[in-house]
Amino acid sequence: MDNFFIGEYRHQLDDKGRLAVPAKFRGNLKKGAIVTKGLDGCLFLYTPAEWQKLVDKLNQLPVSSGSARAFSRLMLAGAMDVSIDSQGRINLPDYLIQFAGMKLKGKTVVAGLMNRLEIWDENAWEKYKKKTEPASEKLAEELFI
Amino acid sequence: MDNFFIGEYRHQLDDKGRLAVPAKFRGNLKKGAIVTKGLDGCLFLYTPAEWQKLVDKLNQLPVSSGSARAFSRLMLAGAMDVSIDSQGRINLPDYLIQFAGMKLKGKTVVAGLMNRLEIWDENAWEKYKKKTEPASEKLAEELFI
DNA sequence: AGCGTTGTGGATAAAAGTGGGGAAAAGTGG
DNA sequence: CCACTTTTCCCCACTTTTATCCACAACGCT
Repeated sequence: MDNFFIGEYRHQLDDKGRLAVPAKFRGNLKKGAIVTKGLDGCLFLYTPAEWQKLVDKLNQLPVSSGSARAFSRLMLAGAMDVSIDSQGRINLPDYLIQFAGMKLKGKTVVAGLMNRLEIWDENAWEKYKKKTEPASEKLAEELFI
Repeated sequence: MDNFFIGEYRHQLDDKGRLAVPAKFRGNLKKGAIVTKGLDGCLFLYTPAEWQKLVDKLNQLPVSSGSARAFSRLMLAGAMDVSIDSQGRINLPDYLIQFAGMKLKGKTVVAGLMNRLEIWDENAWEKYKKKTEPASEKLAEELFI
């Protein structure tokens, strides 16, 4: 019942596009969730409250500019609100499955990053880790952690 | 039902110019809707209330400005009010179908962008995304701080 | 070991999307 | 003004997709 998400979980996407949400996180998502296109090829999942914060930021962008429209289309049209079924799963639409390079019946990684969950294709996740983890010491220095 | 639109849906325009509205959005459109020529080659669809807001803005533009007149003509003369039939479809007039480069019996994309829906020819949508998504992701990095 | 929880798969019922026919309305020409 | 053609609208029927429910295997805990 914590107020934030941490940890890494591995689950399988079934042939109907359903994905089990780790049981630990379900308490925070009873009111549903919003999944959208994330960065580095993964999906972001937010609670309704966190999503609203993001939308507020979007609304501050100038509507007249072409790049702002493009960005809104990525974030808003890319989003989908999902609900958790009686077995604790969410149903991902095809276009998000494709965006994240996931496959039906394929393995996925669900990762908690405090105010959001990330959903990755397992291969993409491993690849990303391999690429970035060796450099983590250097990254830490840059970020003054 | 929520009073905003998000998500991406694919539907087919039939040979009578009819287009299914995603079921999720119908609740907000029981009082009808206004479809008009949009930007970047798509159509905009508004609820009556949102349309009124837009008209108010357009009325505040100076009549003396040529570009303001041109934009008003695009949005106002291009507009058509539509209603949802018992099967949840709207009927698009020919001139809007042509404007958006759609074909009868062709695939279309309906995208939710909070206060409006956008209607795209599928090919045009894919092309647009391909062109703009990389740049949009850079913008996203700045916003996700 | 027994029990409850979690993750996964599948069957069945309900809803959504699509296509088409016919009545009503609108448009056209004598 | 009337007859005819064309278009639009409304309703019904079919197919596909989605949602809901149920079953079971794997796991961990006491």
